[in-house]
Amino acid sequence: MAKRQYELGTAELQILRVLWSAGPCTVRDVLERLHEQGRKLAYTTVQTFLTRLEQKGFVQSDKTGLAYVFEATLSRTRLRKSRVKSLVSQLYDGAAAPLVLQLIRSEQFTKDEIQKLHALIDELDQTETDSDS
Amino acid sequence: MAKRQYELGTAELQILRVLWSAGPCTVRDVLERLHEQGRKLAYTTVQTFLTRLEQKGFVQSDKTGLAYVFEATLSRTRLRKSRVKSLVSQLYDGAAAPLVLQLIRSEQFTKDEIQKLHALIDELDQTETDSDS
DNA sequence: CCGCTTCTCCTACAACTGTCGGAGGTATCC
DNA sequence: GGATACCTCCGACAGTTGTAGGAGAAGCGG
Repeated sequence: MAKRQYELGTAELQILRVLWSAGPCTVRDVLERLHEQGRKLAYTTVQTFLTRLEQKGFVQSDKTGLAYVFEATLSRTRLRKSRVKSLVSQLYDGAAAPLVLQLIRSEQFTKDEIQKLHALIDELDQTETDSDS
Repeated sequence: MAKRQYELGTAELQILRVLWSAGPCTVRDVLERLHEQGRKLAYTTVQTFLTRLEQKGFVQSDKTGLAYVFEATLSRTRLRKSRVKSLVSQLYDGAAAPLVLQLIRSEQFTKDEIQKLHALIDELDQTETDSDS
């Protein structure tokens, strides 16, 4: 009885990312994308990852033509949420605000992004004030 | 030639977190903290983690009294930065703004936090406008 | 001094992850 | 129809992580 909870390794995540950006892929498609990115892996390595991802329930496959076509079932949005949640709980004591502050302080944003942020914050401010009175 | 880059497992991170919150600790200190948190581990398990963390360079130990005292050398701030960086690069294509937006949209903040955010954004807005003109 | 508690050191082991090779099927191209 | 090119399936292996037990040193209460 050691580990039981399936996680995503970084290499597996890289495969998933290909599926997100390229849509349904065969093993070879994924392999080629990875090669384009400078990531050299053997064909069977990619195949292993895809199989394991399927076992973990993060992708699904269909054999319509000659080869299996794999597609992500775990969406990037879902993974984002889950990763952010565990980041916040593990390193920020569950409080998201310090993370937001850190991000804003340390990252460069474009004017557009700042605009959006501004709008959002104003909105927050508004609702908060409302609900408070 | 498989993996080479040392990472922090979640269990190891939990140990580190104890060190951050409690300061320098012996194996037993850590064990007790974990027990208080409802985390049941054997004494030697904790010891193994501490040893491994030391090998990875994330903690250091001194034997001043009877037992070794372990102290984190990796700060929470540093780890936060590194984790956030890899989160952003792996799941947000390197752009922090969408993460900020996501956080703001999905999290509840206190008035104080909103205040701070507001101030910060205003500041950003300012500098951005300045440097732009 | 003797046993009990506590520490350290070493070893172990199962599950998970990264990485691949070989065996064997099928389609394809002269 | 045999060589060529792919594809799938299965097994393998080393390194990492989670978890712990046993052997042996060292201090403490009686």
